[in-house]
Amino acid sequence: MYFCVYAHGILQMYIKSYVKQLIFDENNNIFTWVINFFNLKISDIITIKEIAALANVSPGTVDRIIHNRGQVAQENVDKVNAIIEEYGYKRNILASNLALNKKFRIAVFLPKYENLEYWKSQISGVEKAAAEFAKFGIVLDYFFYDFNKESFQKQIEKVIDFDCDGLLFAPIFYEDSVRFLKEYEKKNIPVVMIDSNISEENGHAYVGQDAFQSGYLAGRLISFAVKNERQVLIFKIAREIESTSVYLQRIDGFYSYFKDHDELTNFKFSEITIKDSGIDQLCVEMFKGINSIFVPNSRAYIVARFLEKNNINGIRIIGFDLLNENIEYLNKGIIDFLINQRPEEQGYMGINYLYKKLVLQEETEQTNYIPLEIILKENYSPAKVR
Amino acid sequence: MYFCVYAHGILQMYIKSYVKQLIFDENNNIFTWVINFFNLKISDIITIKEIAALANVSPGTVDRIIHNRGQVAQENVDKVNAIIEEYGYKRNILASNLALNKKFRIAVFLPKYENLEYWKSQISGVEKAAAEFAKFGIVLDYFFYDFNKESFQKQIEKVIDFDCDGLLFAPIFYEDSVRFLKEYEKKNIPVVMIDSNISEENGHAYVGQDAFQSGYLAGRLISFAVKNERQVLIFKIAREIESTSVYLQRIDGFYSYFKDHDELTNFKFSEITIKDSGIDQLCVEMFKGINSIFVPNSRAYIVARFLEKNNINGIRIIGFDLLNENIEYLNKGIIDFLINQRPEEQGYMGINYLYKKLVLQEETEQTNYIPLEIILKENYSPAKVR
DNA sequence: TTGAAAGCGCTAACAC
DNA sequence: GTGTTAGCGCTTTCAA
Repeated sequence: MYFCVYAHGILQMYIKSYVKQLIFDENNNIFTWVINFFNLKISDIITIKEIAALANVSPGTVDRIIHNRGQVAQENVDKVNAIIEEYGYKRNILASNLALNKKFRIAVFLPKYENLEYWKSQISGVEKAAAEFAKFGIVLDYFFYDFNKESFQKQIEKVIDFDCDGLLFAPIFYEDSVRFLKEYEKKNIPVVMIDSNISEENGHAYVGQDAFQSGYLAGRLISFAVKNERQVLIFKIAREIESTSVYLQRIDGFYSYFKDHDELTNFKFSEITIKDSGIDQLCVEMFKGINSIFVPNSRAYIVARFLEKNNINGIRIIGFDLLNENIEYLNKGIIDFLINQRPEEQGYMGINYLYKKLVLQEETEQTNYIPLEIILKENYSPAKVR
Repeated sequence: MYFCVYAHGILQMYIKSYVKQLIFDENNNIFTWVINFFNLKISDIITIKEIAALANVSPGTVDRIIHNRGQVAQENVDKVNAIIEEYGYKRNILASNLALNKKFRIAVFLPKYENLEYWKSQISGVEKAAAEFAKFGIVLDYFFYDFNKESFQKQIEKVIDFDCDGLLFAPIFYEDSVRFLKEYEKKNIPVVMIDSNISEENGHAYVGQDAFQSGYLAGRLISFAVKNERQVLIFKIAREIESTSVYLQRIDGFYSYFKDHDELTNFKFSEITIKDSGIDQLCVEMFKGINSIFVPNSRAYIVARFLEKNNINGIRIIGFDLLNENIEYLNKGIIDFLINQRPEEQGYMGINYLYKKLVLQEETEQTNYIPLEIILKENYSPAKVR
């Protein structure tokens, strides 16, 4: 509790001894009167003007010191820093941003969201945050790419050329993303990645799930409360060009669960991979003898639809993401579990991170793991963004 | 996009036609120069001063109209409101709060958290929010009560006498809480309830779970993937004086799940109730023939501990809340599921609601249902507050 | 190297 | 009823 007094000597001591009452008793008592009369000030934090008064310099000098603008006598630097330290000065961000009267531009570099429910959700989280933080000067500029490398590479140019204060970025294509980030680091601008991470040690922030762990959890859900022999199928339905590593990490985690639990000897595994474009390759034989299916991306509904059409029952399916079609089969009881990645929250938290960094200039957690949310029919409710 | 111009005629038209370039090209081009020379202003939102100029009144008058302070000619009210409407005026909350230079006091009225892990988490969420919003003038005053009616009633007096701008409140004791809220409504101050809700129609905000639905989900988890006969035990370990209805709602939801699924004919139910103080009443006979146990509050660990000590295996347990002791038995595989209420998030969101209401004067969702989070050993990670 | 002062947009006290 | 003005705390320009 900081008590700033312009009064001196006995009056100062007198007032100081009553600070507690003054704080807890806001009625117009004698002390409040004294405060007002002498134009004293009770506040949690000291202001630049007060620091200036205490250090016998002008507010301008204090400001120069705070912002390391130089051109100040070392003597004053030390004096002011000591006061800042002692009184625990905190800059008033309301006043600061008001005076700065500045817009903070954020480049949002994501896949085009039309027809991609998951990315639509990400964007709605981003937009929610944009609306909320617009009053603090946050402005967004979007750079969308089609879900292929060529489009991605083309947009990279534009993003690099664009002048801004922060970047929100989904590194879908691994190698290109690594190169892009390397290049982008020259700008020395805060970057936050969503959906998938590039590496832990590049100093950039990440909002999203731990892909390995989500696969691990899927393993547990598949194994859950089953005593008899199980034939498990890992069903990969991938895009034409798929460089993203997320689903590989999930499969990795999935197998690891069974490796870690060698008491689960009754599980046998097989894998099938088909291209997104070749859904008609599905056939009944694929599911002969299968008890459980793990779909390591959002396309569980494709498997579910096929099983439904062909009247194949009793297979446990687990997948990712609350796409409408996935929910449909969850509600029908054909898909058993979905792991939700909370895309709206990811988008929101990504922008929120940059807001904290740019506007509040706060230090924030670098990695924000979105919880692995297990969704069943009974705990599904349509996503809300905060 | 609003473009405020003090210039007129041909110059105005000229500038207007170039607004787009001005926005996207921040280099010092001729148009920027024009803007500066005539002291024009490009901004998303009009200011009070500008409104005043457009309406031929003073800023003071505009302010009076915006705040409904009265004492303004109807003619001006209409004129100004029309301009506000047309240009989509939004008050600058940075400037507003800076000028107000006001503290927003929030009374936090919760159970004493010592020895109550769940409430400790709630408080840490509250404190997280307090730290974050302090810079906007949010100040908290705590009113804690012991977990009994007498203490609760005594604190009610203090809370009612306390002058503040908002209230965060956990209505543990139903009847007293209803009476208290009725009384408190006279103050006409925003109130947010956490943990448990009083009623949907009192206009107060709520942050917490849907207790009924959480029981319903527990039903599903108990029933999951089990074909054979099941004997289900609902184990209630209650406090000496327990007026809270949350666990009753959960039991309600639990039974409802089985009512809604009459195909589940192989489930039989029984109930046991013991007082918190009489844990030594537990005996092996209670668990004869039992396959599954539902503990509708945070005390699953008590059952788990007993089963472990007495070497009773193969019983599925489901409970609530990530207390350390619950987690211990979750990790040991004795507790199968825990439903997490995310207490930190509740505390945080409660304060966040009041911040939005008081500081930002934003309309916010009245009810914020915390997701029913299913926790297994594999997706447990220690709680983080945002 | 430093101080003075204007201004960010809004509020509220005061004068007319 | 209405306009004027002095802040709120910080930034930044300009002059010294």
